[in-house]
Amino acid sequence: MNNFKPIKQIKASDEVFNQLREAIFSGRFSAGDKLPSERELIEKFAVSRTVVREAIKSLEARGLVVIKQGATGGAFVKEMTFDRLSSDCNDLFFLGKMSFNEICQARLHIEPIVAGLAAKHCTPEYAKLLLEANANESLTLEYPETVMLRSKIHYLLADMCNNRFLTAIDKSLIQLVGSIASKFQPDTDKIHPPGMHHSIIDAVIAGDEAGAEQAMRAHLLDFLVLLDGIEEEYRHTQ
Amino acid sequence: MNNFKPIKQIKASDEVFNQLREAIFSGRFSAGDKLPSERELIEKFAVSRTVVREAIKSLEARGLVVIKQGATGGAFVKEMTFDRLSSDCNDLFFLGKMSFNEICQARLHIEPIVAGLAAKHCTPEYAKLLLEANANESLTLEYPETVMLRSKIHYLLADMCNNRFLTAIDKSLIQLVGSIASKFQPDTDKIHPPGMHHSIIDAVIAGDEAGAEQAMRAHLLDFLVLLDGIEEEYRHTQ
DNA sequence: GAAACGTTATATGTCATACATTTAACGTAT
DNA sequence: ATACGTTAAATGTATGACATATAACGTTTC
Repeated sequence: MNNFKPIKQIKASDEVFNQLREAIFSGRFSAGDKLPSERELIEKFAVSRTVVREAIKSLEARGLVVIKQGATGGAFVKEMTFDRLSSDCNDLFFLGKMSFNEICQARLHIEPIVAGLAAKHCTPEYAKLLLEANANESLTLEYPETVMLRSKIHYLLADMCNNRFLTAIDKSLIQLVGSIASKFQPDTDKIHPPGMHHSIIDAVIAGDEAGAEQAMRAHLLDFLVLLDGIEEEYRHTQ
Repeated sequence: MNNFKPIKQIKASDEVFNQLREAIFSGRFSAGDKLPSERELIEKFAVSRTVVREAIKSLEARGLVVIKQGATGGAFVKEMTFDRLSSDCNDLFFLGKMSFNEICQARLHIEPIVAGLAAKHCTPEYAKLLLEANANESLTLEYPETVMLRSKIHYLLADMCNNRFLTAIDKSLIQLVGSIASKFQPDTDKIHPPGMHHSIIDAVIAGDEAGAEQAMRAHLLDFLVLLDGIEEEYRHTQ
């Protein structure tokens, strides 16, 4: 007699949300497509406008659609990017769920792998971009431009690793360290003098997987050690 | 004369959303706390109930609060977990932004590192849990219980690595492979016979970092090779 | 003809009100 | 003390009205 399952009183707005979400996931609506207008959804789901609107709002908050007003407006399926992962990582850090140290350690483990993969997949085009970025590092600008220039190489390598998941989390980590550095604003030339990336780039362009890994690890140890203690200072000053 | 900035017509509901979000991030409301009721928020923000509700709905969709109905109901600040990253990874996969192969490759690179760290930080308590989980693997149940049992060890190791970021992404990957396997439902005893984890566990408990890395890498190569081709079949059958 | 301007149509955004539903807590009768 | 009904406080849904944003179309004006 105890086999009865609880009757889950699912909220109408959640049900609409789920159905729309599934429709998107199934490919019935793909990036750029417009979902039916509120009026149409009201008819098809036979619910009130309140319900439809809350469902669409949820889709928007989840990053699945963007809502545009006006005559040609509506809810358009968003091109899903990996930015969400980055923004979530930001949230987690600022909610104190990750320490700066953990982020640095994670970079220390992941980025050498990425550098190795980048060496494996290096093309002449990427080699050119790497050399360009390296040349630009000597410029010293204001925050946050400096941070951007100095981390450009890291972003490039992330793009080169040929694995979108690794690209995404690596970029998240780089961006997070960068944004913290921007707030803290240490003397960039001290903690990250230009030219630190030479050996990495050489190995990557040469296609030397192990060498790239090694060089990246050494670089991060240099760099991150210098940043040690930055978190406490940051958490104090904010 | 061209210095005028565009006047961004921010939507009221977004504004409320942002203020509540900031309040949570700043710690004014922490996990478990109840946000003011709709009635109170209406007064404080001087907006309609529609606006307040849509803002709260967005918070819920973003995973920042859970909404409970009833007399003692309301919007309660959620303990921010790393589940968000997992759910994002799910979205990305199902939207075709990541291939199964990429996920497997990422696991192949990350999990050995995690195993190594687990070996470094292994405690007697964790050792006990590992042995228990290992003993339970021989049971064969239905999907998705079997998958849960067979991946238990992996989850444990993820918890042991002492780096919440790595824990999170590792679990995301494990969970993703698991959920895909659950849909595809191959013969578990074939692709993942019990006992595959012995050498890993031995190395971890012995505190042998390099050995654990090595063993995990070998295990994943065995396991993931067997899963090769699963994605195409999956993408066909659904 | 084309640029400027007003009009219109079609979306979404907001407000207000009423009622439904869920849920805990309290009181009361058995 | 248990069972039951009542009440109160919250969220959930429905509906109608109006506000606003935006593109497209027409119309005037030069």
